[in-house]
Order: sequence, then structure tokens, then C-alpha cells
Amino acid sequence: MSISERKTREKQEMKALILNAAKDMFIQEGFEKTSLRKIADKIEYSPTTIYLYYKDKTEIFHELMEIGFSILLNRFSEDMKIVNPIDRLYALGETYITFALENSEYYDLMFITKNAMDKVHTADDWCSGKKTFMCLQNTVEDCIAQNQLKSKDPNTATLAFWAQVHGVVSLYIRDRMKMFPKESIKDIIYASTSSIFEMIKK
Amino acid sequence: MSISERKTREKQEMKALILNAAKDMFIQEGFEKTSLRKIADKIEYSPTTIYLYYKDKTEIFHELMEIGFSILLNRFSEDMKIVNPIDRLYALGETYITFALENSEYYDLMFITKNAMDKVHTADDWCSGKKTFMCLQNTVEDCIAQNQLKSKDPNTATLAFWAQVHGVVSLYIRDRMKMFPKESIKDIIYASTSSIFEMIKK
DNA sequence: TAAATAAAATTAACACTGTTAACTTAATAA
DNA sequence: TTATTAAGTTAACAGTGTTAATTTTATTTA
Repeated sequence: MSISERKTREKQEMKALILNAAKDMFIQEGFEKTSLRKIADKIEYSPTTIYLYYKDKTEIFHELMEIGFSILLNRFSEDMKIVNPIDRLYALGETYITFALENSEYYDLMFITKNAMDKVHTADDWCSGKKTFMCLQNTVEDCIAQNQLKSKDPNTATLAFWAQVHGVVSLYIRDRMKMFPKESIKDIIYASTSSIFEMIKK
Repeated sequence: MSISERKTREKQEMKALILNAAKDMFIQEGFEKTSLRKIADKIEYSPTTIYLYYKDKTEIFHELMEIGFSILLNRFSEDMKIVNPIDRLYALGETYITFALENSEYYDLMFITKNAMDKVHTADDWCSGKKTFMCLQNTVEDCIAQNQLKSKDPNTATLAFWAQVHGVVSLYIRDRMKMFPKESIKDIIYASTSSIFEMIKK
């Protein structure tokens, strides 16, 4: 039985090899500019070999997306230990922004890239994606339950907070902040979010 | 001198013909999936003819972006007549969201699409883009001057407000709101923004 | 160990893409 | 009417994702 074990292990290693090469190129060049032939070149295999391990290009993409979400979920898990809901909410926001600025290409394909959600249907896909969202939603609900937020409706409050942090980092990542002083952009990003935070809490 | 006049007019008409065909396809299919050959097919010209009127594919794209900004600027101009700064600010936010929901492909290429800003350098490009931003910035400054906002810093306040509306519509446009009840998404979008608005004003 | 089978990887090919160069057709000027 | 300029087309290049057929390699069976 050890031969089939090795086989599955080798299959896993090959998938990892492809994924790793793809990751580097996605991060540097983006999804569209990264071709399967370039990935194949990098790992010194023929382009079609990739199809023996991944159904198509988007499947590689989705696996990277899952990795991104598991990284973010990991960082969120630390914040979830904070007992006071409003402090927890603030920590989640800061973690979110820091993750986006440090892993902008991951963030890009998780929250911005077009058509990434096309084939996300089953509950199994998008799993850690939903979990990260639940961290935020539960925290907002806790805040409301403990009367720490001005808003009473969990849905609108969750979206408002998420939209705030997503808005600011996605404008930055997609290069729409040219009208702000370049040297202090990151400061402004954090400052604008924490100023909003001060206003939404009681 | 009337022949050269006609020539320049015909050139303009041809550009408009291409742009119009491209617009429809961009709006329905997006930038990447719209090929020059398909555009050429639609207007019944050969693909290379397009190059006699536009430098490359991105130049068509940028002209569409300019059109989008001029539409938005037009709607903003109406709001700018409102004398009370805080009312004006609220109107701008609502106009922004409505524009984004009604013209999502325009919005997409104006504020989300990757690399769209690559060749935007000169002050002449991006002109109405900057003007729309100035509407928001000036209004925020007016609000602060009249002590109608809790925030004192124009930069962070402007970004915070913009990020709020951009965040919410871009999550919607790029299909990241599957966890919200589908039938009431648009309501939640407007509700979350106006709830934030109530909190940032004095 | 040698032949048969299964798995892994490759080459060739298809139908696309944006873009350039060379050629043909139509319109203007001499 | 001929020479010149402009407009439009065809052919071609280098690239893309993907499929089918083929070869190479590894494993199993006789």
C-alpha cells in the first residue's frame, strides 16, 4: 500500500509546485497576465501537464483564493479572542487593512478580481470565505447586543463597516488615490477608518 | 475649406461609431471579453480599421472612462447647486451610488478595473475625473468650515466618505455580497450608507 | 525477466486574442 | 487624366486557454 501512498503524495507535491509558481506570478503580474505557458516554463513542464492536476486556470485561481482566506481567517482568529466586542471589532478592522496592504495581490483576487466568484456556488467552496465574514458579523451582533454601537440593524451595520475598510483599501490597491499626498497615503487610510470607527460606536 | 471640414467630421463620426459599438459590448461583456474583432464585426469593418482611429484597445477604454466621468460630473453638478453643505454631501453620496448601480460597467472601468490608470499621467487625461473628486472634496471642506461634521481633517473625512460609498457599490458590482439576502441588497446598500451619514454629521 | 497494462507527460492542433506591415481600393490634387 | 494622398483590407506574427492524439515512463502481470 505504500506505492499508492507515495503516488498521492507526489500528486500533492506536483499540485503544490504548480500552485507556488502560479502564486508568485499572480502576485507580481496579476491573473490575466499570467499565462499557463509561463507557469509551465517556470516549473519546467509542458503547459498541458498542468491540466492533469487542475481542471483549468480558474481552479488554480480559486485554490489561491482559498489560501488567502485561510491566512486572513488565521489572523482574525487571534482577534476573536478579545472579549470586549467593540475592541474586537476595531481589531478586526485593523487586521483587515493590514492584511490588504501587506498581501495586496491576495486581497485583490479575494475581494476585487472579476469573475472570481463565477464558479463559487457550493457551500464547500468559499468555506473559509464565509467564516471570515462570520467573524465580522458575529462581532457586530455582539456589539449591538451589548449596546456598544449606534446602529441597531446587524445587516446594515456589518455592511457599513466592511464597506468602509474594503472601500479604502480597494481604492488604494487599484490606484485611485492619486489625489492624496503620496507620502502619507497609508496614514490617511488608517486614520479615516479609525475616525469612522469613533463615530459609529456609542 | 469645406472638404477638410467634412473629413474631420467623418473621422469623428467613425470614432463615435467604434466607440458606440465598443461601449455596448464593454457594458454587457466587460473589457477583457470584448475583442477588437467582435467590435469590428459589429460595425462591419475589418479589425485593423479600428487602429486608424484609436491607438490601441486601451485608448478606446480611456475614452469610455472619460464619458463615464462626464456623466457622473453632470449629475454632480446638479447636486452642487444645493447651498447647505451637509445636504449637498448627502445628495452627492446618493447620486454616486445610484450612478454606480445604474451604470455598473461604467463605474467598473472608472473605479475598479485594473491597469486603467496605467497611462493616466498628464493633467489633461483624468480631467473630469479630478473634477468629480473636487466636488466631493470641496463639499467636505465646506461642511467642516460650517462645523457640520464631527471630523476636522478634510483629507481623512473625504476619503472616509468616498471609501464608504465606493466600498459598498464595488462589493456589489464584483459580486461579493452573496451572504446578504438577495432581494433586499439594494435597500441595504442605501441604508448602510445613510446610517453612516447620520453618524458622521453633527 | 519479458510482455501487457496503466499512468504521466508531451506534441500537435484548434480557435481565439491584440497588433504590425504590406497591399489594395477609393478619394482628392495637380 | 494622371499623380498623390488617405482609407480600408488581407496576411501574418506572437501570444492565449484548452482538447485530442501520441509518446514516454512506471507499474503490474505472466
